[in-house]
Amino acid sequence: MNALDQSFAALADPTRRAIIARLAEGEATVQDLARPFSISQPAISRHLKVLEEAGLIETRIKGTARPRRLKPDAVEALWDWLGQYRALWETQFQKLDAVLDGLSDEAGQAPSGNPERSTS
Amino acid sequence: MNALDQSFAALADPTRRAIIARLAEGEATVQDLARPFSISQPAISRHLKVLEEAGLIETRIKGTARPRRLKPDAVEALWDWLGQYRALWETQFQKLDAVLDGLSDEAGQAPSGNPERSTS
DNA sequence: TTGCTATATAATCTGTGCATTATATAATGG
DNA sequence: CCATTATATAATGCACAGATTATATAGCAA
Repeated sequence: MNALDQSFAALADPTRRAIIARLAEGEATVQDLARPFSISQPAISRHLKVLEEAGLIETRIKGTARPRRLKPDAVEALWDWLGQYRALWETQFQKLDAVLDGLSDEAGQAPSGNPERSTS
Repeated sequence: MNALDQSFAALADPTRRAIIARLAEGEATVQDLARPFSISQPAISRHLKVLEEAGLIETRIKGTARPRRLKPDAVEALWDWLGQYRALWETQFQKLDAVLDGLSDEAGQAPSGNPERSTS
């Protein structure tokens, strides 16, 4: 499981996204997190472990407590991956393909030797 | 399972991200996708179903083929969610918290070497 | 019709995720 | 040392993810 796998998988759980949202306001301990989520303490600890193994949060030690915080730069890889496709995702490339295919279907042939997509 | 759940979960699989990468170049059929990934055709169909149910891709019908393409605006919700926290994620808020706690801790005891370790 | 191609669906197996309760570990205070 | 607090880990059950093979459906073509 690579980093992107782990990051995306970690964020696929709504409880874990809620934990992220809470940590965006500042550090929180397991107790802090277990209370509002009405979920057992071991379950929270496990979610935190998943988030930490994904590199999204980090832990420090303060007495018996283990306050978690967002790990700087953790979201960059995700941001970059999405950003890489975001522009394409929104463009009309796909629609252009559809139009060309539609033309060649309905007209019986493609005009001037361009039957397939042109991506560049 | 809400939309973000499905989108993040869909992108947590490397095969599905590779499918997205391929579709960013243009439409592709199940055959087109099954070939380079050396994975069975039913497996590809299932991955495509997951991506489509997550709202990330869409299907059109062309004869017996069902070419898939990226669905416009599909990535916006993910982008927005990440963007919502991205700034905070990178800031020194967390470090400030740590420094303050560290000060109050160390005020009463001598730090022998490294008082705080991070778990892993 | 018959048959070929493209895709979807069913059945099945295996692994993993997420929850619980019970228990172990670690730091702190009396 | 002992008790308390904070957290982690173990054992377990259950549901779902992802792969395969086998089969069904749908369009096209001879």
